[in-house]
Order: sequence, then structure tokens, then C-alpha cells
Amino acid sequence: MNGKAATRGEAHLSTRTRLERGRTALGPALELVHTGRAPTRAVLTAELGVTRATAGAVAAELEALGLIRIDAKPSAAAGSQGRPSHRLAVAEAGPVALAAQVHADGFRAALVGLGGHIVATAPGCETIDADPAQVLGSVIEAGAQLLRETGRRCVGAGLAVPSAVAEPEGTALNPLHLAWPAGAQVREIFADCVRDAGIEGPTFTGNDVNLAALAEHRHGAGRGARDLLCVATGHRGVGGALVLDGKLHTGSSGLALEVGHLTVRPEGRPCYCGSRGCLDVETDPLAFLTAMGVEPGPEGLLQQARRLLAEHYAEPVVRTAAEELIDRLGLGLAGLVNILNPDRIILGGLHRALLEADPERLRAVVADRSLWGRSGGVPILACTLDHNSLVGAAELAWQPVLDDPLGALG
Amino acid sequence: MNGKAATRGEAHLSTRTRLERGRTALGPALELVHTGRAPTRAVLTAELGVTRATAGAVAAELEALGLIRIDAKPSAAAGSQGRPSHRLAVAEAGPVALAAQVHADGFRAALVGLGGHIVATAPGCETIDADPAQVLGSVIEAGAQLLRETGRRCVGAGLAVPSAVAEPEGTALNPLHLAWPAGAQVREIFADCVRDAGIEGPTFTGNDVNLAALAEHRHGAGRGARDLLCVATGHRGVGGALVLDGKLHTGSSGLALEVGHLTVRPEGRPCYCGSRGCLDVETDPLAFLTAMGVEPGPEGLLQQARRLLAEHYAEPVVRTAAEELIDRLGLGLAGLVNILNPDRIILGGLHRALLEADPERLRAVVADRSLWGRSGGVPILACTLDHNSLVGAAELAWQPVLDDPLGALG
DNA sequence: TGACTTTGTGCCGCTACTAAACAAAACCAC
DNA sequence: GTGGTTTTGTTTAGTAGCGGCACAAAGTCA
Repeated sequence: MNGKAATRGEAHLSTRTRLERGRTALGPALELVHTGRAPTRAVLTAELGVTRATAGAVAAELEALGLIRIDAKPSAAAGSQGRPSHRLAVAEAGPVALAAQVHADGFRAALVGLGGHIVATAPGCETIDADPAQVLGSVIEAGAQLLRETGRRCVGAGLAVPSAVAEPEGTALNPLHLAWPAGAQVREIFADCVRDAGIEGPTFTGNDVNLAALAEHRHGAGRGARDLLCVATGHRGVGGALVLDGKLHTGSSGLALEVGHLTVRPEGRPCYCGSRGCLDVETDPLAFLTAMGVEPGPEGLLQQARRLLAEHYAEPVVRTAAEELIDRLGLGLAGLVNILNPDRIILGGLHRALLEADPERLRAVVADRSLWGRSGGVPILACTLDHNSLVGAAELAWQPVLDDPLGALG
Repeated sequence: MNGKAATRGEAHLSTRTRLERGRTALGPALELVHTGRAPTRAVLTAELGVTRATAGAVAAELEALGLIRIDAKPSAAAGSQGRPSHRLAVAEAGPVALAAQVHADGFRAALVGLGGHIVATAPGCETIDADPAQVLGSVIEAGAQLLRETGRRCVGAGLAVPSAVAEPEGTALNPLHLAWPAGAQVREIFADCVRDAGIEGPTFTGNDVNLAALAEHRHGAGRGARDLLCVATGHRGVGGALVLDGKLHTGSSGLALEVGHLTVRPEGRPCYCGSRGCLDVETDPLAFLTAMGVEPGPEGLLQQARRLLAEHYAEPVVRTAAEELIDRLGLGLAGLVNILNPDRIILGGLHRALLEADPERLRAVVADRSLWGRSGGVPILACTLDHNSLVGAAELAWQPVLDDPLGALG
């Protein structure tokens, strides 16, 4: 390479980074509207810490990109003085992200707009093939159908799987109750399926509990939290996730928050990890059924456990079993509080049902067993979003647009 | 307040934020020189992702601020082509941070320049008064003396204490073996002492293990790690710290990484936390002495444990006790790996000595008991810096300068 | 009806960059 | 040596994003 070529190459790189930068307040502004924290340009001005002129220009540019809508008519807030402001909202017919989820009961596809709004859903089938390519092909086919029906532009696609996803390979290490091979290249397979379906935009894959936590942080019970811990149990096993400063903490190889093997009952039942009394085997739906002396029925472990808890909580055997699980869960959460010191905890699946059955008991155990817990106590909440893993998968696909709207769409 | 005053107030705020911002590449550039990652302007150019013109201007400005030095004579790297570059280094007689540390054996004060270089040290006394104000007053007096002797400008002061520090109050919750009252307002007291001594600049207070981790991340065994976990034990109890993306993770109220109460031996000895077999009471120096059947001597638990380990490792009773502790420590670290998934682990105090006694055994236990650990294994290293808590305390004081050199010094 | 409050806009200028050409200082090959 | 190549540093010109400021708009309150 001669000197001229080197100079040109360098110049090209610089040009690209410049174009990719765009107006730097654009991304933060879109994120504020996306998470519902900027209902007007005046609030946007304050939240961004810029002048009104800049906030106005930024909002206008986002509107021109088709991402947000600025009301033509001003609307005064009740009991407010001064000039009424024009409301900001996400655009009605703007672009969408394609979200896909695979779980024990089947799969699901949806289109998710800004603000975490689910625009359209495809029910998906009820059984899961042993071949990931087969399943993901079907899911994407359903998603592509939704895109054709609605005619919306697609910014990218995200997939939620019930498995730890190793970084940076994107392999599913333990696809729980999916009959998929451990170590399946889900990220690569998903990307191939999306490309083959002719859908544009980048693709992303993540663990379902991680993505649920991300969704709850942006649009659900986790809004405003700085250090958010989520713990959830589906049919078997326990999943955890941590959102720090608005970003998922997945660890250096994507395997963080494997919280299932905290010891919560030293003399408890043996766990496949080699230890005893792990959170995983002591607080999942099967543990609940076992504690009640109930045989697993045909309806699914989680459904059965939730139903018994809701309908028969008055019966001593159910109540005792629930309290046992609450105490063990509390012990596990206290351990996590000592290590992570979150400012909010959100529970999903059966753990959510246990919280709702006796919130005081759970909070008391966590406060009692966490260091310095007596002098405060972390808020423990139930998750609030429907299909939060699906919305979280869409968040991944939206992220490039939130980081740099002009670069991703212009 | 009338309209004009409101406009003026707003204008003042905006002006200040503008002045505080300065050249935005200035901070990152200083950090690169500070951590030794930018030996020349050419490297600085590449690391910052800016043009040579910008990197040159930024370096010139940092030199004008008296923070870095640009060699007058170019020096060619061995076996390199092209024009030789001028070396960059931290300024020799530039400003310093005042660092203070309180521990069981006394206290220490030092001046620390950019690059984590200790410029001057005051030995400090050997006993600790029960009154924090008394101790911190003495330590600051020693530091002020150093400042007078050297005549260096001071950018701020940092204090490391062997206790959890609650945020945002800055109280020491468990000042271990200091005979200080739990809940002492150390941050406030320290700030008062610094102000009373006529030392300018902001003040900071943090836990000693946290600060050691920060120092190791910037200047020691943790350089280049993205998710760095540090675990250390002094005389009693175990401390932990986590550095994520170059920033300390202290949790929402400063109490994160209280790793001492992970269960590592279900039928172990009772712990003051109410549980049994906690890492705290199973892997500290006292546990080691107890396992060997040795009575604590007059030299201090840590010193005694380290000496026995170093001098008598060949004796079966010492070796067996060490292996027991290594196994328990490995179990605790594996638990942390499952939750945090760090890409590096650094050990200090007796834990460091245990690692160095039998590194293979410790690594094997961690790999065996962490999920998916067999297919990789986290690097486990000994800490490398002398006085890393002291250097870490200085890092706190340097941080405002690293964030915005012009705003902090101009 | 006017005074006040808040929101939104147009214009000007500053500043931290990029772009591009030039200059300098080493190496190599002949 | 001499010239070409590679890398580093500098100069000059230009620009994008944002702050400062004055003004306009649209409501409430007395």
C-alpha cells in the first residue's frame, strides 16, 4: 500500500465515524421518549440538560425520521401555568422490531414498536422440534408474515431462548426442556433464518430472563431503578438477571447471574451441580409440588403450581409448602443482595406468585438474612409486563436505533 | 423571581456546564497516559479514535496543564520503521493526590501522582485511637506535612478504611478491628480534617478492598480486564470488590460484594450472621490457624498465618490445613463466578498466599465447581501492587481530573 | 386588560473536532 | 551518498453540534 492509499483509507474511516456519530443528543432523546420519560419538549430539555433550541431541533429531527410524533395541538397539563406544551409520543406507524421467543410450550413471534408496544402477535405452535433451525425457521416465517400484513419497516430482530447464551459465540449452553442439543449455535442459526426470510436489519439473541429484566427495566416494574435484580423460575430451574445503569450485565462470557446454585438449604436435596440444597432445586415448581406431596399433572409444572397456590392457599399443606419455599427464596435473595446490593428486585414465574401470596414474609426473610438489611430493605416487586421476554428481545433490536437513530435509519 | 432573573440564572448554569465540559477528548487522553496505555501520540491517536491533529492538540493541552510530559527528543522503538515518536509520560513534578489509609496496624499517608506512582510516604503510628476524628486528624497532619515538604499541588484527598462504607451517607458500618463506633461518619469527619488542614480539593472515602481493586485494575494485575473480581482477607473477615468497565461497582448503597457470607461448608462453624460455614469464618487467617491447631501469637493473625504457610508448607499439618482452606475458598469463588462471570480474579492477603502455595489446586476447584467452568476457567492472579488500597484512595481523588482535566484544574 | 409564566423558534457565534496537504525523521535499496 | 517508503507530527481550512440570546406564542392570574 502506498502513501496515498493509506491516506485515503484513513480518510474513509474518519468520514464513516463522523457520519455514524450524527447529532449526539439524538439517541438520548429517543430513549427518553421510548421509555416514556419525555412527554414534552420542555421535559426533554431538562432531562437532556441542553437548551430549548437544541431539544426542539432534536425532536424535529426524530419526527422527520418517522420515530416520534409531536402533537400539532398544544395540550395544557391540569393545574399548570404558562404556555401549554405539545405532547411527544412514539410514532404510530413507525418502524418495528421483530421479536421471537422459544419456550417449553412452543414459540411466539411479535412486532414491537418504540415504547415497548406490541403491535402484532403470531400465536406460534404448541410443540418444539428437536432441530433449532426448524423451529427458528417457523418462528421467523410467522414474523415475516406479520411484517407483510402490516407493511411496517423492520429495524432488526431479537430472539429470547430459555438457556444461557455463551458470548461471544452465541451458543445455547443448556436449552432447558427444549430437546435442543446443548451448545447449539442459536445466534448463527437465527441470523441465517432472518436473512433467508429477506428481513433486513441486525439480529440478536439472548437469555429469556435477561431480556425480561431488560424489558421490565425500560417499560415495567423496573423503571427508574439503577441496579435492578430479576429472579424468575419457569418450569424447572431458576434464572437471574441484572441491569446496571440501564444495561444488561451478562458478564464476560454471557454466563453471569447463574443464581440457581446458591445454597439455601444445607441439608437439602442433591443438585445436579454436585452440591445440595441449591436455589434451583429448592424453589422451582417441582420443589413446590414435592413439598405439598402432589404428583405432577398434565397441565405443566408452572401452571399447576400457580393454580394450587392461587386456589388452595387456605389449605394448611399448601400454605406450609409455600412458606417453606418463600423462606428458601428469601435466603437466596438475601445472598444476592449481599453480593449485588440492588436497589430493586423483580420476581417472575412461580417466584412472583410466592411473593404475591405472602409479600410480608418474603420481605422479612430477605431483610433478616441480608447484612444491614434491617435498616432499609430492598423493594421486592412482581413483574408487570405481559410477554416481557418478547419485549426484551425487541429492545435488543431497537438498541442500535436508540444509540444512533441517524446512523441506524438514515 | 422575575423573567430576567430566570433567564440570567439559566444562562449562568449553561455557561458553567460548558466550561466544565472542556475538550471532550482531554479526559480519555489523560486516562490513557495515566494507565500507561498511550506511550506516544501515535498510539493516543489510535486509542482515542481521533485524527493526529486532535491527538496532538490534546497532548499539548495536557502538557500545558502540567499533567503530562512530551519528550523533546524523539526516540525510536527497536526495529520500527518510520519517523520515531516522542514519548509521553506523566509529569514528574505535577500535582499529586493525598492518600490516607487506616488499618488494624495503624495508619499511613502518602502522596500519589498520576500513573499511580507513590511520590512520598509518611509511616504513621502503630496504634489506632478509638476516636475517628483523632486518627484522621493525625493522618491528615502527616499528609499535610508531606505536601509542605514536597511543595506539590494537591488535587484532592482519598481515604481507605477497613469497613463497608454506606452510600450516600459515607458512614463506616463495620470498622473491623479498629475499635471505632459502627456507623461513624468517616466521610464527613475526613472531609472536615482535610478542610481544617487547609488542603484544597474534593475528598473521598471508600472501603479498602474496593480501592485496592480499583488500583489493581488501573495499574496492577487487573489491567485490561473488563469484569474484575477481587477477593481478599486481612486479619478477620473477607472482603470483595468488583470493577466493571473501569468503574467500581459498589451497589446502590455501597454495600455490594459483601462476599463473606457465601456458604462454603454447610456443616461448618457458626457465623455471626446466623448461618454456618460462611466464607468469612472458614477462609480467614484465624480459620487457618485453627485448622492447624495453632494458637494466635503476638505478631498478628495475617502475619502469623502467612509466615507459617511460607516457612512450614512442607509439614503435613500446615499443608492439609492450607488445602482445606483452598478448597473452601475455591467453592466461594466458584459461587461468585456463577453470579458475576468475571474475566479475571485477583486475590489479596492470605487468599493471595493460598493461591501462591498451590495455584493449580485452587484453579481446579474453581473450574470444577463453577458451571461450564471446565470449558475455560477464569484467570486467578495475585495482586501485584504495594499499598494498593492507598493507590486506590488516590485514584478516587484523581477521578475528577481524569474526567475533566480543564474543569478540575483550569 | 395587562402582568406573569412557561414553551417554542430563529439567528449568531463558539468550540471541538475532521480533512487534507505539508513537513519531518527515521528506514531501506541501490 | 540519493531517492523512495513509512510513520509521525503540524498547519490550515472547514464544519457540525450546541450554547447564548432575543423574541414570539399561548396559556393563567389578578
